[in-house]
Amino acid sequence: MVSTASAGAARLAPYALVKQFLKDGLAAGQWAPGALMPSEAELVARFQVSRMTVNRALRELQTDGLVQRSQGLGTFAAQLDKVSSTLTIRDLHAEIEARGHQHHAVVHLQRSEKAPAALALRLGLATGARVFHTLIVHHENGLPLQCEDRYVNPACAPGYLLADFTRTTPTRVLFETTALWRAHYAIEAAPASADEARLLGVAVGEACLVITRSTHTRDATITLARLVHPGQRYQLQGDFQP
Amino acid sequence: MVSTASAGAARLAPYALVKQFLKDGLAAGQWAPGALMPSEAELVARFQVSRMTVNRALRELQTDGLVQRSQGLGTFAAQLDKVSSTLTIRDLHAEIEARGHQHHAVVHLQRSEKAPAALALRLGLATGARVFHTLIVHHENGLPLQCEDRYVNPACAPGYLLADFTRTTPTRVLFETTALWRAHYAIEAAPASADEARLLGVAVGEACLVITRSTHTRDATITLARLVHPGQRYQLQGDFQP
DNA sequence: CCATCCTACTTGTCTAGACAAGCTGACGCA
DNA sequence: TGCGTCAGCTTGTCTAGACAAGTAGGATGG
Repeated sequence: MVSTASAGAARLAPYALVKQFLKDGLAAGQWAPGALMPSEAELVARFQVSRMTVNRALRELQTDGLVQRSQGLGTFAAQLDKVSSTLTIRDLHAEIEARGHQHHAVVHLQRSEKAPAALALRLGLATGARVFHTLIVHHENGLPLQCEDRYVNPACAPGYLLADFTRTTPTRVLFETTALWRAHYAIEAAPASADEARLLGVAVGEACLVITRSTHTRDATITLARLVHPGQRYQLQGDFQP
Repeated sequence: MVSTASAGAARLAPYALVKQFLKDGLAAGQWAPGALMPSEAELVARFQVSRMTVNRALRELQTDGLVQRSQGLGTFAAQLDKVSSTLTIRDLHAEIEARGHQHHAVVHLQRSEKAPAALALRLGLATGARVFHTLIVHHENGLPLQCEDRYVNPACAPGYLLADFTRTTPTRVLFETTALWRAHYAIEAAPASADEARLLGVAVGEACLVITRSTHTRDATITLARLVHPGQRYQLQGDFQP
């Protein structure tokens, strides 16, 4: 690495230096949204580095959503009126263990069923085809935190029903078997149904955070999952930091 | 651009070609999570391109979260047991208009108040300092969709109270005044309070999706917002596609 | 007046080589 | 046996130059 000889602190690599300079300027409002920013050539002259170095800084700012670039025109400060952030929906088991808490799962259902029409359609199977169905409640330190109702396409994970879900998790089993290609999720609030309330130990109708997730391979739907969390016990959090 | 002479389709740039090759391999399960992937030198030899080109492909796969790299060790297929996706929390006004629907806002409160201790602390102000407070209900095609309860640091947006929030939105006003530096959000489900229920036209205690968001400049907190949505009327959705 | 060409500027990408720095395992020495 | 050294792998980064391609505006010709 180039030794930007500096006394005490964290010597940044040249590309990171350029990036920081631009980020600082943007944070200070030096370039209003939509305004033309310095060209690569200008930055090359100012920082005395090669164009590839400046290009990398700008390209990364672009993927961060902080600037927009277009060939022939230039680099422009982006509109930041939308706050976007990477939301990671992790395996609950891993999340609980990362917090240093104890996780245990209670398996209420683990069997093969005949798929009704609507479900078969969503899984891309024929009506009446067999699907795997699990219903598992995950606890954190003994407190029910998530009710996981999941349907699995047998073609994608033939051995799914053989797993011991008190020791591993459906997500993990599925990822070992099948390569993920595409996923979709929706987050909403819904009242707890009678069954969900019983499993989670809350009142019927209590506000719950519901995540519906479907994952697909290139061609087929692997699984549909409905994850229900008692409202006040679970939060999705995120940060946004340019 | 290098003209990868190809008959019909979308000639990919060499770096994109390498990237696609690796992505396809990952999707096909050719490298299990944690497995060692080809080194830069191997890919250079296989694709007959320079190392910078291969390096760019790998670096982008890393920022996409598909591989993990470490100096001295190599490149490894990432654990994809966490589905992550960029969640964009947009201005509701823009979101509604993007759907081609009609938006209108009802302003229930727009004034300066003395901040109680807890609020002042969260905004980084002295207890009893004045803060701006707005309470606005946003409607989509006449149906209440969001109750926006917002406190603003006067130092960051002195003219905030002068805006006409039936014609613009708080987010827009704030972004024009102040450069964003950092934001934090939390998503949870909560029952509607009596006030919220009245404003949103739902029953008290009905499940609502609540987004709590705070945005900051480098030094100060700009605003705290609590966005309450009637549960079944509003969803956050996202996609994940490597 | 209008269409066309040309030029200057912009970003997009690739190359071949270089040095730095982290990790691992083999080798030699006490 | 135990320990330090070093070679050989890996990624991380920078350079100087090159060509391609998109855009805008001015000059030119009809």
